[in-house]
Amino acid sequence: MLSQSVENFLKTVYSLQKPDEWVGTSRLARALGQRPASVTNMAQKLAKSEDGLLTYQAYKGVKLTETGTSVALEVIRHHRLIELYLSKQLGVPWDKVHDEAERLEHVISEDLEDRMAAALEDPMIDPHGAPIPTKDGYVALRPSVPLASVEPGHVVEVVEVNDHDAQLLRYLGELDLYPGNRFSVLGRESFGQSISIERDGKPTSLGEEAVPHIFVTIIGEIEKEKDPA
Amino acid sequence: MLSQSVENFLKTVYSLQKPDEWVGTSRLARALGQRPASVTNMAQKLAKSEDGLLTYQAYKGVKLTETGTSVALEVIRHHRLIELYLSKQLGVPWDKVHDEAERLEHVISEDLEDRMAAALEDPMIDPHGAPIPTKDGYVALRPSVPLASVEPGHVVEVVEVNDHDAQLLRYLGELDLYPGNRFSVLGRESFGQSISIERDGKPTSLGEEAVPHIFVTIIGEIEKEKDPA
DNA sequence: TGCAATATTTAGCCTCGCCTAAACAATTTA
DNA sequence: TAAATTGTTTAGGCGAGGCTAAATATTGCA
Repeated sequence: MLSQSVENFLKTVYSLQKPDEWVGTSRLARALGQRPASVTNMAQKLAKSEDGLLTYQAYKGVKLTETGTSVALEVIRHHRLIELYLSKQLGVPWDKVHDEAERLEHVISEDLEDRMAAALEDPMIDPHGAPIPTKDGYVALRPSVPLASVEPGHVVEVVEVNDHDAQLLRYLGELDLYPGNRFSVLGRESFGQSISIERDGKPTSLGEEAVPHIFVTIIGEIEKEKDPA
Repeated sequence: MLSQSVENFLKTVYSLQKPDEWVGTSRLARALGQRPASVTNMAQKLAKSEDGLLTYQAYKGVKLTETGTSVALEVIRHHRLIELYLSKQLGVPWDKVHDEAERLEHVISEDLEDRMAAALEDPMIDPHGAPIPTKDGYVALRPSVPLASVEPGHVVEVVEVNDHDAQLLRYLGELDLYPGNRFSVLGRESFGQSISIERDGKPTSLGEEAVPHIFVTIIGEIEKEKDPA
């Protein structure tokens, strides 16, 4: 049985890792809310262990093995299934599900995982638009671009939003910017990342704390309606 | 935030404690699956702490304070709500819910507790017939007697069964001896605690591993049917 | 290219929660 | 009622999982 610390460690490495790159101890430490020295410690311990979850190279960082990757994916599957279950079956608001899942993900049995998945009819994405890995470790990536990169004049659909900041999620919820919903990108503010958008006829400005955490697909161009007068 | 170890400790003290009696370290150690020395350690630590969860007297044992009691009841409420939720909403078999709840009870939020309770319409008893404490710490005790003490010739209703032994629960499940169901006590075997019973017209013998873990209320006398021939 | 700034690791320490072995108190029994 | 048994506590230890401070490696810049 892997400890919760180890599960969190692997999950975090996975979330920071790009194909065939090392993940540095500082980045990991920041993401885990720990000190770099603690991360080095854990990295060395796991690399030496027989479990073969990851490899470690001094001053380079850490890289998950296949085994390590599938453990990470299992934890992430738990996390996202739980988020969706809480949201759909128990009405937990979407800005609260992350923290709850963060604790539950380590303690549910495989059986319970399966039952939740069945109750939700084998869902593919969680409440924030993130893909739920399948039991055999397949992750259905969907194309998306950062909202910040979209030129004004396009209609876009929300694909995924960052689930870590509850305040952000409440804000997006008020604007009805849930995954699957569409809005128009009207323009960029002169400074920073703020942009102006229109959803359901209501124009708003989207602050620069929010924009970097939103990912979208481009659906088409804004249709200019002829003024009927 | 209390640790899981502390929560388990308090829960276990509560379950062993009779009004105004000390709970000895050995009994506690047995119930917790730990060594007596470890229990003494934890008891002293908690008694010294400012939390005021329990009092400790050397060579006597431990006694919960009001605060300690309400923490214990909260954990037990979590446990039993989770058992019932898993059973009713997710179809987890009743011999599996205990172990699952044992881990989940420590990590659900108050909010989640409330939502589960609401989904179940504020239930009073768990799948094994144990009362679910209310949020303000009220435990609805229902009268019951050990099955072993029932004289042959009575019809009884299952009130509660011990939830710790999965194998026992599977056995009782096969016999359909769930809380609320009724059966007749036909007689006692000459040795040991075995008794013979009849449920739904089917007579069975109930082994001595099972009998001490079943609690019932007496409904009435067995009605002798006149043979219509 | 060499030095300063920055990042990483090493070394040592701490708490928690358990353990064992030995010392000691309480209880039972002869 | 004293000795033997049994139960409890004390003392010391260990692994997990974090921390800080100091040492060392790497990187960036003049």
